[in-house]
Amino acid sequence: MSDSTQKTTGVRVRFAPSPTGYLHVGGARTALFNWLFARRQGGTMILRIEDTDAERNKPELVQGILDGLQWLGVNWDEGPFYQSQRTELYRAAAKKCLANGTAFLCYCPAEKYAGGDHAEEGSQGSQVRRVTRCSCRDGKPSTPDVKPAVRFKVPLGGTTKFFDAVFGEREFSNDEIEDFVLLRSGKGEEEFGQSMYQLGVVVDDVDMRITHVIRGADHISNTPKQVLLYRALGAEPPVFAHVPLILGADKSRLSKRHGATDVNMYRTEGFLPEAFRNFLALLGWSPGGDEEFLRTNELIKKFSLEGVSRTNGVFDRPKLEWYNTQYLQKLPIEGLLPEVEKELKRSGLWKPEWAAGAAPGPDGRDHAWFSKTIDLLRPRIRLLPDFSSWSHAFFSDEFAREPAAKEKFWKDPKVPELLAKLADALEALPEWNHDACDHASRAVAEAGGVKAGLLINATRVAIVGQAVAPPLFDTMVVLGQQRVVRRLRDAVSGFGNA
RNA sequence: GGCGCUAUGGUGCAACGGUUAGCACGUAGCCCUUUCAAGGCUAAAAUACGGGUUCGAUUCCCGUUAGCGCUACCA
Repeated sequence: MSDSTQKTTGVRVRFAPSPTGYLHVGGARTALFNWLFARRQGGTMILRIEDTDAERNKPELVQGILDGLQWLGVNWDEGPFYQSQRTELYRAAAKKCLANGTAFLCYCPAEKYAGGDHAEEGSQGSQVRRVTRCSCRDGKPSTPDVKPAVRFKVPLGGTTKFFDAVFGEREFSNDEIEDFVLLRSGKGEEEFGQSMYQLGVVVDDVDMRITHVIRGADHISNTPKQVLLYRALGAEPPVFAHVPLILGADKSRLSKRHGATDVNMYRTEGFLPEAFRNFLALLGWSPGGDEEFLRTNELIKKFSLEGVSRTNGVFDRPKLEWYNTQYLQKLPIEGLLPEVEKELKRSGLWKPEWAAGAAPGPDGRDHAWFSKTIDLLRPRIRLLPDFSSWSHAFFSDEFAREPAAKEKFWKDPKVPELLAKLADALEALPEWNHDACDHASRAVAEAGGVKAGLLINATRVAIVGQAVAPPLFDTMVVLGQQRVVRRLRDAVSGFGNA
């Protein structure tokens, strides 16, 4: 799998999630940046699943991550590769380090280092100094009943440097780097166990010929360890690009308590993937100018690592919602229709005759009608499911009239009579269009001695059941003469019963 | 505790030594109006603090503070 075909440029990037949870928005943004960079550079995007921790891994979560990426529109050219299936590669690399003296066998019990002080520091600050040098590093007689782990022998003194495309040249003192574990100790008959994160990433990034490692800034402290490993394996480190973290409203790391962090929740909520993508791309990256509404092709065209910010950013949901309404309004209608179709199918309101090229239904509604109706509705929609709920009366004759709407616009005692007269007037119209409806309605209002607005608002409640809807006469046109008249009469008869 | 990173309105970004510190979201008001959105206009709102360097600092350097990250046989 190491000699797959090259694309137009040698740029190769990867997104490497761990299936210990769903696709987090932070991970999604990292994936998006990698993807934008690859597409911009004409490079190759690789997907790798980092599942070396059998304890925490949940294989069933992989599909959710893949689904999330697919919804986001982030596709990959190679993979997914699974680290759990590449164990031999890591063991071979660890043995190579053992052989060339850059690693050693550690017989320390796992508990000696585990648990640490990172969980709870305590208010007093327990001055626990981490052990960075293992006593096994200069060799130790093997203990028959203890299986060793393999640790990296971090150089004593000196510094390790690397280049970061967003943070610049970085240098770390080797004395601050612990003798990290490469391979877990073996269980049962195994000589060695699974690879640890540091070894797996480096071996795979070398093997997959990754040229740019674009990942979260939480890995910046891991980078010198990995650079050391590259050298130990005789490989050249790639360019690193650490992207800032995404925070919640209180500036702490984004987590469940801040609301939805699972990308798939935004899909089910009904956000448009392109809007979500636009929003995410501009969180921690800027093309330099003031433009904010950037379609995906523009994002690709403008993307560069130089524009990536070094500051952590807050996930601002209101702005995401703003993006969604912008896309709902500005997208060419053909781009929106498939999303609405999916939504109506989900809610059971969809009718096959509304599909492109299908024959009109018994009520004359066809694809052109569907398109026109969606176009009318969309300025007022916030999320896709609103097409099923808020717009219910446009797609189904079974709709309810909201009590609050009636309360607001049916208070005038003249309403029943006006609506009845309007039904008659509209039924008599030889032509059914915006202006005809307009004139007829205003004439009825004038004859009844009321302001047009009163009748218009009352009529809206009668024909769609809500106080809020698109402009009335456009609504009438889209609903059709028969339906409007029928709904008006139905409303009038309702008054009789009340 | 140690090491590292960061610091422009409430939020996301611009200004990469010289601007009345710009744009957008959000907020408030006005206009438009047939409801509600959208749209247009206006307003309030920021360079964390203290030292340098410089003719001149948001911008460069140092310190303080704050936030975040790493400090696992997690990734």
